[in-house]
Amino acid sequence: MREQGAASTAPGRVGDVRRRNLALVLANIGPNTRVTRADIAAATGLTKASVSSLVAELLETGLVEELGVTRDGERGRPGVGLALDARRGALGAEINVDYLAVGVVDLHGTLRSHEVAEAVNHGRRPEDVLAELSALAHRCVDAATASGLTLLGGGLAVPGLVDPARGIVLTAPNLRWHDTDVSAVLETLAPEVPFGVVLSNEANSAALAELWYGHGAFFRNYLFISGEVGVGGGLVIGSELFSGPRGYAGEVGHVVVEPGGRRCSCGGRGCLETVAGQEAILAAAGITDGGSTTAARMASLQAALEAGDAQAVTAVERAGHYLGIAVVSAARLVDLSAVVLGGHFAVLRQWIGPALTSSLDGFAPGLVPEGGVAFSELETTAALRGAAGAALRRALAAPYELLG
Amino acid sequence: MREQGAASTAPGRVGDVRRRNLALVLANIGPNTRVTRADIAAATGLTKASVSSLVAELLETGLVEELGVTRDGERGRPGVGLALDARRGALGAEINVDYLAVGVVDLHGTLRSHEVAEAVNHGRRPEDVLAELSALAHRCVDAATASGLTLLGGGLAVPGLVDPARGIVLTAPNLRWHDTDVSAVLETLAPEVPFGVVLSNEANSAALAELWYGHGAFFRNYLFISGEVGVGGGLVIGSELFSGPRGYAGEVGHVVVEPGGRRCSCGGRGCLETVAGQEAILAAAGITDGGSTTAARMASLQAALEAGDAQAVTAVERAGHYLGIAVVSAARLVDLSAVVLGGHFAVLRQWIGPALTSSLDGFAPGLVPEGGVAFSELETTAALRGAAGAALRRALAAPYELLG
DNA sequence: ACGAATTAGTATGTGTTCTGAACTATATGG
DNA sequence: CCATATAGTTCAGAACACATACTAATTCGT
Repeated sequence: MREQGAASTAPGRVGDVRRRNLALVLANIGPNTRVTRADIAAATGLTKASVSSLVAELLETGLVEELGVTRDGERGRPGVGLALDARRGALGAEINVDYLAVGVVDLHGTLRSHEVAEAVNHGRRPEDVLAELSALAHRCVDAATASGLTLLGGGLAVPGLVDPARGIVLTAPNLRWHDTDVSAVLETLAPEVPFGVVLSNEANSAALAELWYGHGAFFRNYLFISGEVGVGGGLVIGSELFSGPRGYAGEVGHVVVEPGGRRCSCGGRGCLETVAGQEAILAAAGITDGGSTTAARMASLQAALEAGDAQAVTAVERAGHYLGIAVVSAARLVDLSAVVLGGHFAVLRQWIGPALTSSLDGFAPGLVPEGGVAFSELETTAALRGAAGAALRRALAAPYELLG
Repeated sequence: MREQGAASTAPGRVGDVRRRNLALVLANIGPNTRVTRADIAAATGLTKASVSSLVAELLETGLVEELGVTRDGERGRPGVGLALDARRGALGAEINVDYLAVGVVDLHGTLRSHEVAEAVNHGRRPEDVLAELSALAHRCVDAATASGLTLLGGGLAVPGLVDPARGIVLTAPNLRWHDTDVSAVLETLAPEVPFGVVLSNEANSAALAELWYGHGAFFRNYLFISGEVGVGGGLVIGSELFSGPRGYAGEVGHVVVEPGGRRCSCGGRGCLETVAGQEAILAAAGITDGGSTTAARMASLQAALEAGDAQAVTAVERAGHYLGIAVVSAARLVDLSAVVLGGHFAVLRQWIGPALTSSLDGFAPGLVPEGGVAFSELETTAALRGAAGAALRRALAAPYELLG
């Protein structure tokens, strides 16, 4: 039971100050903001001299570029604009039950290349899945590098519990993977990138994508709930992913919402997943065509909802009701006041939204204010963007790693 | 809606290194450990020269004292033992519904003086409560200073939501306090102490007391549940209190555990407090003597339990069952594997323990392992110790504040 | 009993990095 | 064209950890 959070025993050295200030200055340089050295000095409290020296080093890393003299029409010598260099990016990849997705995101947040392939990965041999993923990734990376992009790192998101340090998928029930070592593939996806390729949980990555490329502009603290075949989640607190002592935090799919309810695949009872997972909703809606894939049946569900099918509507509203219970519990425990719904919950937003809102009102009036419920618009790129974004953040947090 | 967690915009300065290392060295000095400078150098990675210089400054602060030459029988020059100086301490105080408690805790963790006064504070005028508390506190502080102790700071814990920055009790339903300004009293409790007197939530403080003076030696990550008239909670993650973006985290009393259940005073429905709070348990046990206080009726409950009264036993077991649901949800969301129960839950441990364990087994087998359920032994000193301990930790984390 | 070995702690010079003040560079406005 | 304002650089000085060399105090072996 590896647990993080030990007292930092690392001594502070004089050089740490520079590392911290490099990251601090970099955090003040945005994609298109054209900030000047003087702006940064004013914003950070560092002297102009220090900022100049720090910026010089950041330019060396390639993460930052000078945009030439700004002409803002004011008096005095104009400054030189600085911005993150869009020629640096990271690879993001996702293995999910229904599809594979790969993309390259640059430091401006632009998705530079992107591929999604439908697939039926439930029970498929990991090596076959990983081989297909590799092929997709190489096409994406080649397209991006051809346009002048250099990769800094990457990330792979999977729908399950992972050990990022060892590159192992501990368990992904909906893929039927257990203790699957993917560390070799991680290296081949983006070879020899300075910040490596890191394994992550799909819902956690999607939560981060929402932070950086979605509703994060408005929400700095929220619970992200990812509706896929299973129900995953990610907690964002203070604009950072809260992953818990062992990295398993946010598992909202197995919060108890119906104490008298059904057994769950996790061995427990009354879990959210047993009433709001795709299979549960489909069963309640009476869409039980065993022959077709879950994805195809979800399409049937949507058709039924649009046709006004009462059983389908009730099934989805029931899911919304139970989502509300889980959200209330999470909000109480972790002090949150916003939720972002992704995956099939985002697809079903017009039916599930009102049910969720009324559930929240019933179980904890005022806890989640007006506007505190949002739906993701990132669709199948969410996890991939989050995984790539995490790699970019690793670079932005430790630019000194790129210096001699 | 004040939220913490903004990007730290403070620049790193050369002096920060020293501040960090002072705290680091201090963190390696325990109450009775008799560590030497050489031990600290080995543990921290700092050089002996740096440790010597840092220790010299720590001695100046008065937080640390030299114990004279250690004689450990090994070869070589013996080192000089260092320990936290027990002549420094902090005041802790608690206002609860049934009682007032005050104490002084020194840097060795010893409760140097201590007073508990039964009181019926529900609906009592805040100024009367605070006046009685002040009198108790002055007696305690006088006793402690008479024995040569110097106060570094203090803390006051109340059963409700607080704004520590402004010294205001936002809402304490079981006291009937709302927006009560106690900042003036905070200053008079322990005047002119270097680290101030800070307001906190009772359950959060008790959770910290458990960490520092209770089960914290075994658990670094747990949910503390405080059973008082209401049900409060505190999350400890990585040996630190997790207080959430606005400071309201850990409110396990209002997690939804019985979706079809009763209305709660918070306006919601099915909250844990409606089935495991003292009034709820007493009602279910049929102990409804309206004339006597809650505390007196809790004593009757205990007598009934010891007599084997079936209704009483069932009532408590029912509370344990619902506690299990809340614990499972918390453990899933925040990735915890231990719980510590305090307040009336600790008093009722022999009846509530088995029910809780079996509830956990039913709703999430394996989530909370054998030994992951513990009961507090700090009784009415828990919150007071936590509040005092927090003040001591503030001093230990920022020893440079005591230097010129 | 006495020197060798071992460990604790101190003194001193060096390198890193921030700060502050002086300086250069480049614009606007009358 | 010069006063003024703002951007950015240069350089001396201070703080601090480090490496190395030193002194101090003890045990072990003979």
